[in-house]
Amino acid sequence: MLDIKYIREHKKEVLDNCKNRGSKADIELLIKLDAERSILLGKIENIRAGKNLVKGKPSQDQLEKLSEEKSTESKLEKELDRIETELKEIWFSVPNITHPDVRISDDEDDNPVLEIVKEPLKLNFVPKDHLELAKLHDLIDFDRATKVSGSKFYYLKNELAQMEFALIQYALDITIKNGYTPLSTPDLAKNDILYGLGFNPRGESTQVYNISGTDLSLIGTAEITIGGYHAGEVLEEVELPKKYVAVSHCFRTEAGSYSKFSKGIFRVHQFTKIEMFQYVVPENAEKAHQEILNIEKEIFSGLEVPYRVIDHCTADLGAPAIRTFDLEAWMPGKPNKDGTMGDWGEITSTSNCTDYQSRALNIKYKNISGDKNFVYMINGTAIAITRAIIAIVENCQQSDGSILIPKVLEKYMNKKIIDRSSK
RNA sequence: GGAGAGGUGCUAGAGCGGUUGAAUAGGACGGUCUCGAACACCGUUGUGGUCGCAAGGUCACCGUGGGUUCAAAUCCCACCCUCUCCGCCA
Repeated sequence: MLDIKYIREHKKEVLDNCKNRGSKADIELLIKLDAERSILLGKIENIRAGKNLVKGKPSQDQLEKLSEEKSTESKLEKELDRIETELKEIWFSVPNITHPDVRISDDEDDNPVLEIVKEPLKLNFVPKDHLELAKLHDLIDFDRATKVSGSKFYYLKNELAQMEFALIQYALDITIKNGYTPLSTPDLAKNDILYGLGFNPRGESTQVYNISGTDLSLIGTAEITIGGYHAGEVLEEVELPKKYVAVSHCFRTEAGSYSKFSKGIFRVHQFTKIEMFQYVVPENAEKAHQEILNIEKEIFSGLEVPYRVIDHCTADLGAPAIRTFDLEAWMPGKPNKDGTMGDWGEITSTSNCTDYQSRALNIKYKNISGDKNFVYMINGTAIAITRAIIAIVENCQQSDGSILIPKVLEKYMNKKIIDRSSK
């Protein structure tokens, strides 16, 4: 959430920002409600102050007066409650301000390409997509997953089942080397934590699975559990930055997102992800964001996958982020919108969320002189297993249909090639 | 899952309807003493909101959320968490 004081004092900026981001948050109403709330609160506090003046047992006269005041007070309190509920709903939906370097666009696909780190390979054969390759080598079982769990679930099998753990190890090795503390987190979290991080577990178009009869939801990303890790705490400035890398399962309802552009394991209800996260002082946020991006690049350069870096435009930016960079891998088997085969597909995403989440979760840091401020929070994908697997198998396939295992994974898998087709 | 105990400030720990934002002890900070330190002694020390240029005023907060009452840390209800024992299990 944004600072309400900031919204009050920078109405024009906030309005413009909402417009740029395609947010429908009703700022005018928000400000009106906020003013009403403040007046009402003043009235209630006055009544309370009056009541507090009476010490000890009141006389009969006072009793009558007090009881009268009580009924006014409770009436006002009810009104306040109503206003605050409405206020909060809008307040939580106001997006973070936007980094000045972000492209302003109302087209979700209008994301500037910052660099193409590795160009797509020129293949002298027609590449197969990951579904065909998986079938050829018995690497993914969709039919039985559908039987057991429903559509958009999958079993990874044989080398791909191994590759999941190889990728986890590989990502952990690199992030730990870079100073990140490894965590294996819960896969469920309280809805309050989800709200705090800017996810709405209840909304109509929610991407989140709720556990009925509880106030828990399955996490869509370990960002939830790492971001919630220090909720309500005051961190010492000298301890910052705090860097974590977490392994978790991620669950997404993916409501209404069937399409030929997301076939196979590109968009699924459950996948494993290794997520990086930093708690930093404000002045180091951009540096930390860049650092996470660099680690993502280190990871995917090692995996020998062609990829590029894009910078989200305003229309594509999530509410908590002021800026987001994605790595997009070249996926030779992914259909392109122009009808040809091969397209870029998102494999990682890193966001600078400043104090948008820490304000809601009440995470502060204290400097040496004792001043407290909200920490800035930066998140980024190390590896999302399913997406990484698509990029690897589709790019590492050979003309004979075999798949070369990236060198960096060989030691974790004890093999160099996937080739079950001839057997 | 069952039975019992309990959740109070940085910590330990009192309070169990009104003058308690909270005794007391410890810690931390400042001071006296000392060549310096320890000891001893004196003092200060929660968070958030709001009004105010400021001094200061004011409201809220004793696990969370409701309720009773003129008044709740104190009474009632629900939930959460911790500990001990039993059960069950990876």
